[in-house]
Formats: sequence, C-alpha cells, structure tokens
Amino acid sequence: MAVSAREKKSKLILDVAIKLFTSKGYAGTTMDEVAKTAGISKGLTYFYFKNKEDLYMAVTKKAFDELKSVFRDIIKMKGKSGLQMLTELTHLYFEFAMKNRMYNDAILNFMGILQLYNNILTRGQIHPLILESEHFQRLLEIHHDCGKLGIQMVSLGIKDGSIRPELQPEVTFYTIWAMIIGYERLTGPVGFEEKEIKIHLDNWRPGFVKLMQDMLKGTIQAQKPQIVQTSLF
Amino acid sequence: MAVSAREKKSKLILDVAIKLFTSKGYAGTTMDEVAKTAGISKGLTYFYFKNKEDLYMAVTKKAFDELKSVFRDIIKMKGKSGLQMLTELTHLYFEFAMKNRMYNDAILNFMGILQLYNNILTRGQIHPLILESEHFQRLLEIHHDCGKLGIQMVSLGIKDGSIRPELQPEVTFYTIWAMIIGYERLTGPVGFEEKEIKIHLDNWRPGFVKLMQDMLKGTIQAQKPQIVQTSLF
Amino acid sequence: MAVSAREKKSKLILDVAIKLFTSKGYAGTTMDEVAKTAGISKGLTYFYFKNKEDLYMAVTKKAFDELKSVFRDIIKMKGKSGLQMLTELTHLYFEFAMKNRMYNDAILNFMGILQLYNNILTRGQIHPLILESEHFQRLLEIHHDCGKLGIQMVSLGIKDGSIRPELQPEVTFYTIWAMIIGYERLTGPVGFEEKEIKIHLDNWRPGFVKLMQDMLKGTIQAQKPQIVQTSLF
Amino acid sequence: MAVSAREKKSKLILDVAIKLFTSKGYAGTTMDEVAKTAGISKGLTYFYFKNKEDLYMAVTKKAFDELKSVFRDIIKMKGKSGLQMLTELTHLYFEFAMKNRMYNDAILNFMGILQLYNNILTRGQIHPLILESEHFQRLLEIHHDCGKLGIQMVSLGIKDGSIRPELQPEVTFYTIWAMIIGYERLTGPVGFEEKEIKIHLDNWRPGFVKLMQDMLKGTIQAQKPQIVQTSLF
DNA sequence: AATGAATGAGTCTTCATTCAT
DNA sequence: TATGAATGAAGACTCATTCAT
Repeated sequence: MAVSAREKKSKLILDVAIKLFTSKGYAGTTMDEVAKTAGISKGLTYFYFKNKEDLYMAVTKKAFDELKSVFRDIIKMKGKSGLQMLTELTHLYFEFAMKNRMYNDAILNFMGILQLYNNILTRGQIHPLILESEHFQRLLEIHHDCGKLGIQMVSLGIKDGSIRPELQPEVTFYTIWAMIIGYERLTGPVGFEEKEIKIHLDNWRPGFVKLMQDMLKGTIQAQKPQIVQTSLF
Repeated sequence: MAVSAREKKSKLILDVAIKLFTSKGYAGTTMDEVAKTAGISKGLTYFYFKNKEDLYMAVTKKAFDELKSVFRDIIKMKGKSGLQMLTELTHLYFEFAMKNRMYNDAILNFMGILQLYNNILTRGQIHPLILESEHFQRLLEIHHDCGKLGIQMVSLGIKDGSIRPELQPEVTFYTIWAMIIGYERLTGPVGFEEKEIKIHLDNWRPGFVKLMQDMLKGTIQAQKPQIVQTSLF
Repeated sequence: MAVSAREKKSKLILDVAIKLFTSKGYAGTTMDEVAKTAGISKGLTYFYFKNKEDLYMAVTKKAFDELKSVFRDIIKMKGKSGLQMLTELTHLYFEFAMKNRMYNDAILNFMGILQLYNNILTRGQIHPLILESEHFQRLLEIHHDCGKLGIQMVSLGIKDGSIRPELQPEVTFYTIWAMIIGYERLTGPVGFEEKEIKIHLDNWRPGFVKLMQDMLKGTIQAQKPQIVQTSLF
Repeated sequence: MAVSAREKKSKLILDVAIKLFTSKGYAGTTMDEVAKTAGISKGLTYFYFKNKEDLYMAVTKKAFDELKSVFRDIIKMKGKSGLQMLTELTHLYFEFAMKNRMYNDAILNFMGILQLYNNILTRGQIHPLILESEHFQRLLEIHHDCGKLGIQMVSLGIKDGSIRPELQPEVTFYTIWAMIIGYERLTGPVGFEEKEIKIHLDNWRPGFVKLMQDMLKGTIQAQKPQIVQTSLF
C-alpha cells in the first residue's frame, strides 16, 4: 500500500474518532465503534494508533492544527490593525469552539495535562500511555505555535498604534487567550435562565469584546469615533 | 443514630471522595476505593450517595460552597474598594484552584454540563443519573451565588469610583471570571519551559492582574498613583 | 401488643407484599420496598417473616386460601348440578387468575416446587429457606383442599346425573383443573394477533367451556359408533 | 473463522446454558458459570449473546424448535388418524416436558410474557432487554407454528372421522394444549403422597388421556339423552 | 416490638487490547 | 496490511440479612 493510502486510512480513522468523540465524548466512545464506523477492523485501528490514548492525542494534535490555521488566516489578513486581528480572533475562536466543542475540550484537556507535566512531582499522575504517545510528544513541540502567532498580533498592534505601547506582548496575549477560554466555559452559567441575573448571551459577547478592546487600547481614542478602525477597513 | 452522626458519616465519605478524585481523577477512582478508604462497606457508600455521579455532584456542590465562601470573605472585608476586592478575588481564586485542583475541575465540569443543559436539544446528552441527582438540582439553584457576589463587587467599585462608571456590572464581572478561569487553565502552556517564549509564571501573574485592573479602572484614576494596589503587590 | 394487633401488622405486610409482587414480580420486589410501602422498618418485616422466601410462601398460602374460598362458595350454591358447579368454577377461576395474576403464579410456582419435592432426587434443588418456612409446611398440608372440593363437585355431578357415571371423580377433576390452568397460560399465544389463526379470546372461552362440558356429559349426538377410535384404543 | 465454527461456539454456549438453567434455574445460574462451564471467557459469552435475557430467549427459541419438531414428527406419521396423532402428541409432550423441564418452563414463561405483550398497558412490564432481543422478536414470529400443526391434526381428525365434525379445530386444539400444559403442572400436587386422595400418577395419565379422547370423539355409549344437561345449558 | 444503619458477597456487564490466521 | 474472535481484569451497583440500640 502506498504511503498516501496509508495516510488516507489513518485520516479516516481520525475523522471518525473526532465525530464520535464529539457526539459521545471520549469515555463514551469505544474503539469498537470507531472501527465499525470507519468500516475497518478493530485490529487495524490498533495498527494505526497504538491505543485509545494515542488516538486521542492525535485528535488533540488535529485540534491544535485547526486552531493554528485560524490564527494563521487572521495574521495573513491585509489591512487589519493588531487590535482588529485580536477582535477577529475572539470571534473566530468562539465559532471554532462552538462548531467543534470536541476540539476545544481536547485543547483544554491538553493544557490540563501540561500543568501536571510541568511539575515533576505531578508528572506521574499522567497516564503512561499518553506520555508514550508520539502525538503527545509532537504536541509538546507545537502547542506554543498559536501562542506565538497571537503574540505577533499584539506586537503588530503595538507597532501600528492600535494597542497601548506599554503592554508586554506575551503577557497580553496570554491574558486575552485566558479571557477567550474562560468566556467559552462561562457560556454555561450565563446562558442559564434566571430572573435575578440580567445578562443574556446576546449582551455578553459585545460587552466582553468591548472590555477586551478597552483593556488593550486604553481610553484615549475612545472619545472620538473609532478612527483607528475606520481607517483600517 | 442521631442526625449529626448521619451527617458526619456523609461528610466522611465526601471528604474521602474529594481526596481520591483529587489524586486519581473521577474516572480513576472506584467506589470500592472510596468505601475502603473511608473504612466502611461499599453498600453504605451507596446508602449515602445514590451512585457515583451523585457523589460527584455532591463534591461539586461542596466546591461551589467553598468558592462562595471565598467570595463572601472578600466582600465582608472592610476598607476595600471594589477594584481591590476583585484583585483580591483573583489572587484567592488562584490559590483556591491551586490548593484543590479537583474543586476547580468540578466547577468547570459543571459549567460544561450547564451548557448542555441550557439547550433542550443537547440536554439529552447529560448522563441521566446526573439529572436525577438531588445535588445537581441543588447546584442549579445555587451556582449563580458566586456570580451575584462578584457582580456586587463591581457595583461597589463603580460606586466608590474605583471602577469606570460606564461598565455594566454583570458583563464586567463575568468577563473577569472568564479571565480567571482561563488563566488557571493556561498555567499549563505558560509554565511549559521553552526558550522562545519568555513569559514565566512569575511574570504572568502580575501582568495579568495589571491588565485586569487597567480594563476596569480605565484612565480616569490613572493620574494619581494607585496607592491601594501598589501597596498590595 | 395484643395478639390481634400482631396479626394485623402481619396481614399488613402480607397485603403489601401481594400488591408489590403483583405489579413488579417476586424478583423485582425488594424487602426494602415491602417495608417502606408498609410504612414499617425493614427489621420489623423480618420479625414477622423469617426471610423473603418465607414471605412468598405466606403469600402462596394466602393464594390457596383465596382459591379455596372460591371453591367453597360454589359448592355451597344451592340448586346447582355438579356440572353447573364445574362450569361456574371455570369462570370464577379465570376471574380469580385475571384479577390477581400474582396468586395464580404463586400457585403454579408452588406446584412446580411440589414436583421437585415429590422426588427425593430433586428435592435438594429446592431452596433450603423454602423448606424451612412454616408456611411451606402448612401448604404441604392444605394444598389438596381445593382438589378435594373439586372432586366433591364431580361426585355430586355423578350423583345428580349431570356427569357421566363412569368417570372417576379424582382423575376427572384434576383433568379439569389442568384444563383451566393451561387455559390461563395459553391466553398469551391465543391473544397474540395473527392473521392466520382465527381464534379470538372471545371465541375461545365459550368453545373451551363447551368442550369441557362435552367431556363430562358425553355427547348425545354420538349416534353412530365411532369405529375408527374403538379399533384404536 | 468459518461461519460454521461461529455457529458451533454459539451452540456450545446455548447447550451449556440449557444444562445449567435446567439444573439451577435461570436466576440461579450466573453468566460466569455459563462461561466457565463452556470453557470460554465471560467476554465471549457476551460476544455471542447480548445479555442474560438474550441468552434465555435463545434458549426459549430452541425449546420451541424442539417442540415443533415433536409436532412435525407426529404429523408426518403415516396411517395415524387425527385422534391418534393428538393422543400421541400428549404422550410425547409429557416426555418432552419431563426430559427437559427447562424447555417447558421456558415455553410457559414465554407465554406469560406474551400475555403482557398483547396488552399495550402491560407491555411496559416486560424487561426492556427481552424486547430488544432478536431471539424474542423471532419467537414472536414462530410461536404459533406448533399451534398451527396441532390445529392441522384436529382438522385431519375431523376429515378422517376420528374427531367429532362439529368441533372447531382452532378452539379444540388450544383446549387440548391447555390440558397438556395444565397436566404437566399438576404433576406436582397429584404426585404428592397423601392418603386421602387416591389418585396416583399411574392412574392419572391414562384417565386423563381417556377424557381427552372422550372429549374429542364423544361417547358411543351415550344412547340415552342426557336430560339433565340439556335442560341446563 | 421496632428501628435503620451497616454489611459484603454476589452479578451483570463493559471494553481496551491481543493474536492466530 | 487486515481480520475479528477471544481475553480477563475491572467496576458499578444490588439486596437479603443482621444487629446494636
């Protein structure tokens, strides 16, 4: 079998896994189902992916790749200020998380694992099969790529004047990322209907984005109509 | 057996569960272990908690209670401005999440369930035993309590001038909460040692807090030295 | 507590057990439920009935008593011929079995146990707790009562001329009983809708009763000698 | 593995189940035992049969198949009148029920389920796993086969003059079946030694058969009109 | 008589993984 | 490469029964 055929089958399994993990969760999905849905034998699934953890790490890798391409698409946009890029990022990130909750969960899960990994004392709590997975090793190398692109956006914003010059790009971007991640999670409590709390999902998003922008640009330009942006689009 | 004795045993099981879930995760903990560690029979565990999901929901409830008491302690502090309270909250939240990662995970997990619960189309994806759990039902009622306290803090800040008056308390607080939650999660990637990225956990925290404060206070008070904060960090 | 009070409580438990066994089956009913439904503690249930088997035997005893009273009511009827009594019995038996399926099942179950009991080789297959039950011992003594009454009916029928004189009362009655028992069970298959088979429950009952009567009274119309059969047996 | 090998293993498990259910009853038999006795792993048992209920339904299916072959063997007999066939059936049925009590119990149990199934109100009382079982679905289709063959026997008897022509084949056969089923069950009480009742198993069988034959063929000797009865019904 | 907390053996069932073919 | 029968360890949960109070 040609290499491309091999990759094709591997991708098939991966796609099936993503679909199943999305609809039934990791724990709720069995390797049997993955094989059956992919139309291949269970044995073959294990030929392509060492074990279930390995498969999940492959899925996580895919999630990071997808996310990275979101970042890349934005940074390639011409005529956008750094601030606009980050605003755009926020919106696309939410879309990304909504369209494929599974991806977002996988990314969050990986970040959790990373916390354990960073501390030698807790590293042992990570499932050995995860540590063995080549996809996990690969993730260790590439998981910062999105961060790097995001930091670039902030740097660009500082350069083009859309972002306060005194901000540190690294810290700033990770703070924004934190906001985005947290936002996604808080969708649950916020969306919960309760009379006492008057926020609605519709109100929240614009308010959230506005706050983020305020945080970055300060209030200096806020008086006059948003010239900066108008000039950009 | 007196009521208190009953509650004592219930608490014992709960505490054991928290300890085990913390060190081995929910999936990694067996009911057998819980019973054995608590020094009681398996049957008794099921006498006090309907099933594993119910036990987890009880743990989650405890987590929310603990978190609420953090909020409450802060709001009771005398002589603090709203902004100071939120700053304090950030720090105590991190401490809370670090000291008992389990609690934070449980809270995040509950928020994820809530997302499914809010949409009737996805509600069916929630494990039936969770929906049945009386602790889950209780959580549905009280999960907003922290939010309410946080919103109060923002309102106080607006009143005392430490926070920009044009901000909406609800949106603002949930945005802050989002930041905090995301921050906690990003501890993983940020803490990962890599040469290219120069952030360190030590740098990140103060930077993060600073950004949050900037976001809230705007530039009005920025003229006079922020005595309050400088004295704090 | 007075003796009557004791009996009252015992009866209460029994009634609850009957209700529960009826709706959920023996295996599907837990002692917990029995106690809770009766509004007493589990311990007390065990005070009145040694164990679940014992309780079931008590229920079976009750079933036989009820059945016996059906027999007795019939035999006390004035102006009925033996054949009429047996016809009446058939109808009342069906009613009895229908109204309280549980009773009929219990009786059938007891008969099954008796089969094992009769043979020393199979007696060991009976659950020891059943053999120990005082109610089981009692059943051993009284289970023939219905049979005796039924046999009396046949005898009466022979005496009053409504039943063929050459029939043996014992064999005849047990054959009728067999018919009735089997009828009840066949309600399932017969009631099942299928185009090919044209019987309906409505047709079946009268036909069945008619056949039974024919069996007992012979057929008047049998003018021509049934050559075929006589040669065979 | 060839299809036949698969079927062979499936049959092996089935045979073991029959043996165990026979000696220890359905409830008394564990899936563990089935596996162990069959010399295979527990998992494999579940590979071939979805669950315990499914296995029991498979056993029931086998029981009906066996019974059907009894019917078929009889109907294929040359030179037998319809009445003779039914007489033969009675004897072979008893043999069948005696040799493998389990089969008979399974059939009776299925008939009981059918009663619940026929009524939409009670259908919910049937264990869901039973309804799901493909063997149960199959039983729904084939359980009438024996009945059809039996009805054929009666029809043949009417045609060849061995059975009264005025009888309805359907009703008549089901009545006979009822007798047979009931007979089997009454073996318990009848076989129980008691002085007062003089029936013995030895007396009962021939008497029972004779009555059945009388019912079908009428009595040649019934020269004198049975005045009593005609006036009654 | 009465309670109900406590026991623990027992059962079904699942599923990741392997391996002979 | 590819199959799928086979494994077996593991885990959740039940429930009849007991006993200290």
